[in-house]
Amino acid sequence: MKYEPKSFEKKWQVKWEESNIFKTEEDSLKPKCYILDMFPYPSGAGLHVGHFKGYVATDILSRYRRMQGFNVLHPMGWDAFGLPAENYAIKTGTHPEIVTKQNIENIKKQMKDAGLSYDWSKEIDTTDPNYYKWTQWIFLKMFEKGLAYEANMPINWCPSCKTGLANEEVVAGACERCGTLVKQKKLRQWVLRITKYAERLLNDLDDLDWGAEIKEMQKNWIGKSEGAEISFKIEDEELKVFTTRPDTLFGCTYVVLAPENELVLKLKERIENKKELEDYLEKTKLKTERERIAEVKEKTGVQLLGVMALNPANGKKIPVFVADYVLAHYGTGAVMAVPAHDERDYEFAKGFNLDVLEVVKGGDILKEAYTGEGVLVNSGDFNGMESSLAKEKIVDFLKAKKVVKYKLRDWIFSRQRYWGEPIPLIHCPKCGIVPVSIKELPLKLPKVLNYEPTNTGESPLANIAEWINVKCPICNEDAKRETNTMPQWAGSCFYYLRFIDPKNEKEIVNKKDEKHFMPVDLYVGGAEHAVLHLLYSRFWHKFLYDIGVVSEKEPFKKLRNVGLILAHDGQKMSKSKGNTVSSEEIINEFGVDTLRVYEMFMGPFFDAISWNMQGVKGVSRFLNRFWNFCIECKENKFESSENILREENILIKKVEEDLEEMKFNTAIAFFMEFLNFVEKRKTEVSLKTMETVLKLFYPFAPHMAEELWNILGNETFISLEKWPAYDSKLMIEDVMELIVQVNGKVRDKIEVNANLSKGDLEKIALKSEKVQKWLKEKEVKKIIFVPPKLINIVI
RNA sequence: GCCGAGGUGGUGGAAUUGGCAGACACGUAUGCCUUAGGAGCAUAUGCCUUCGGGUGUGAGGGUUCAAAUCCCUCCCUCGGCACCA
Repeated sequence: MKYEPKSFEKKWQVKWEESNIFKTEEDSLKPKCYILDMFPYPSGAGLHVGHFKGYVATDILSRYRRMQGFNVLHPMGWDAFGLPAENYAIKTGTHPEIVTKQNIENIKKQMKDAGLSYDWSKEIDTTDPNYYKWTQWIFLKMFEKGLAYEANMPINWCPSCKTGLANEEVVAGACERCGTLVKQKKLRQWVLRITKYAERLLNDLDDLDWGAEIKEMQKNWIGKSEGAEISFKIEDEELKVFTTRPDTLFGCTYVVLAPENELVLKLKERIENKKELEDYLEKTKLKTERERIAEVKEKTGVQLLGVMALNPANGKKIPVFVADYVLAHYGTGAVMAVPAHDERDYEFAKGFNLDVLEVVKGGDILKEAYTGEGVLVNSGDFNGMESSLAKEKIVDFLKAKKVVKYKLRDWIFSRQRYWGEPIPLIHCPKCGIVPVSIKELPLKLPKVLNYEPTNTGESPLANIAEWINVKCPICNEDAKRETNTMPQWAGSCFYYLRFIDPKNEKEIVNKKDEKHFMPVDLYVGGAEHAVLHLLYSRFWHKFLYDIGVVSEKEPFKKLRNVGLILAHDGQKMSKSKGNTVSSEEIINEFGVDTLRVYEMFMGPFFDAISWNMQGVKGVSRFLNRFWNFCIECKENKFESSENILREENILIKKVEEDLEEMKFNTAIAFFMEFLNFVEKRKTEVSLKTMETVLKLFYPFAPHMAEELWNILGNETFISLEKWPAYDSKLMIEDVMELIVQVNGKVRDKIEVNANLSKGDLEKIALKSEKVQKWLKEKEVKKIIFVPPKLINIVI
């Protein structure tokens, strides 16, 4: 009987589905385990082999946990709002809903063909009104609590996607989606007050079992700085600056305002060089974010002639500048410049020939700015003090305020596009902004004729009079609906909750099941969402915690990032490059189990590794050998020897340990080693041993395992078998190899009885001919014994 | 520039509580089988070698009986952030 995966893989997929064996149990007494994949955007291109890597890993772990007796929740759904479907609609006139449905069907089939053990009864789709009713509900709750606010401000605008973007969606000055350079555009916006949660989003990272890279990225993104707010007098006006180095205040030889700082306008009227200032302001306004970044090396600015600021530490008069190296949106939009101890101020001061006054010892300020700590000089009463202490003392002396600042900015939440959740608000000329009544949710996305975004910064919804024009829910006068939609990230902020209770019409999730299944025990997906989805969903979750909807502070207890599968050429796989490998192709030629085992064997799960067709063949060869060996075992009916039982128990232990750490590659290597070992000792392997190994291998190659289990004479599903337990007593060796080193170098390996004492082993080691050769005429200084089997003779 | 991850054969990688470096696989070579092989099986495979051995985990130094693993200095690759005061 040959290994022909095509002849049975589909059969088992159908049987699994018919028997509902992957369905999460309701009101189960078993311990729960929630294993979640980042749900995909149902793109028209479908899935290629790279997409499966993470899904296979969570599938393996889900099957493993089920065998261990857990009630596993392992669902799948669709993050289906977004631009590709909408752009396709613009091109073809097909409604995004229709395209989305088709794409979902296609990808779902691909997933089913891959034998992934999802509980499909839990399936969700973020574009389903029954789903986005809850997205809108959460938004209204945020609105109610003052966390959603309207603002008219310059934001990042993608000229290609014709929509505003969140800060997190701008990568190196370009749109995260399409790579077009972003422009600044002043727009009326809905903004979510994520900054209110900055401190909690930062602190709660500590308790999460996430990879170091993602935690660091979030930390840096939130960007907490502790410092002080210090007041300077500029004539009769007050200028507030934020600094993390109040200890350097005596070294402040000028102050700088951002061009956008309000005080600039106030001072403009009384300075001598008004024209020069106006030219500069005009020039900076025209610069894009990108140009500002490119000009980091050359710092420009204008001194406000005729006004001076007062350094509050020593009462000295210092010049005032406007320069675009100071950012308007951070701190107070102004800085106290300490050229001796800040690189940027140093550069600016050099360019404008300003005083550089050393106040902290430790560097050579003739060469460069010294940004480290040290002892204060030129600082009046504070001379001789350590800067760490001076920070406190100078703040006290000024009676200034200690403050904390974050780089994190509020979340620009509205999009000027069609295919997203409508924001459920109404603009009433009398009553202002009025929320749609919760009873009216979902506020459905209306049908439009034209999906094309406008250039005016309004969504296509603005053109549908019958939808826009409503009566105000409060005063019943004529009013208009909000026409912006929500960003793509909205629907994924809480989907993990909806999986628990997808059909509930009364609440997002019922309390009992939420308590039972949350938090997610393992969350697997790509690292590209580090500061997008993963930050946004933590924010929403904390909000839901505050209003009592959820009982845990954090949604994802453990997060692991799947490493990319690169194309053969080391490039990222993409349809446009034409270097993708289709999963259908691999499944057709080698079977699903080969695809699964190969993807897990390629290398460490978390690393990016190139696809290699030779490697696929190697795995296919191994599965063939495994199959053949199993069939032979059935025919032969031997009893397992002690040696085999030992290897069997060691295998159980090793596979279990590696699965816990997601070290799939080494787990599979152990199976290969085991097979290499037993193939030489065929007559010592029992059917029982083989069945145990089959259970261990089942999560990796479930189709093959089911088929072999059946061939070995079992009527039941191997899927429903218990995970084997190992017996440490059976793992003890009676013979071992003694390693003998001389001065740390291996000189002999001797087969010895494992029960010998240290003294006996030393005698054997010294007697060895090979070792004797090295000991000739030398004095043995010391013998070091490292249990259980290494001896180092020092001469 | 700052932060993070990493650097091991021809290749993917194993070994991280300091204790046999190179598991497992790919590739390659030789042989067997075959009408044939992009099939299967067997053996070998870090490098150098005068066949005694020497040497070897990015480079250099240190600690130790013993270092891929710990410490110091430096280099390189990848990812993120990027005038955040």
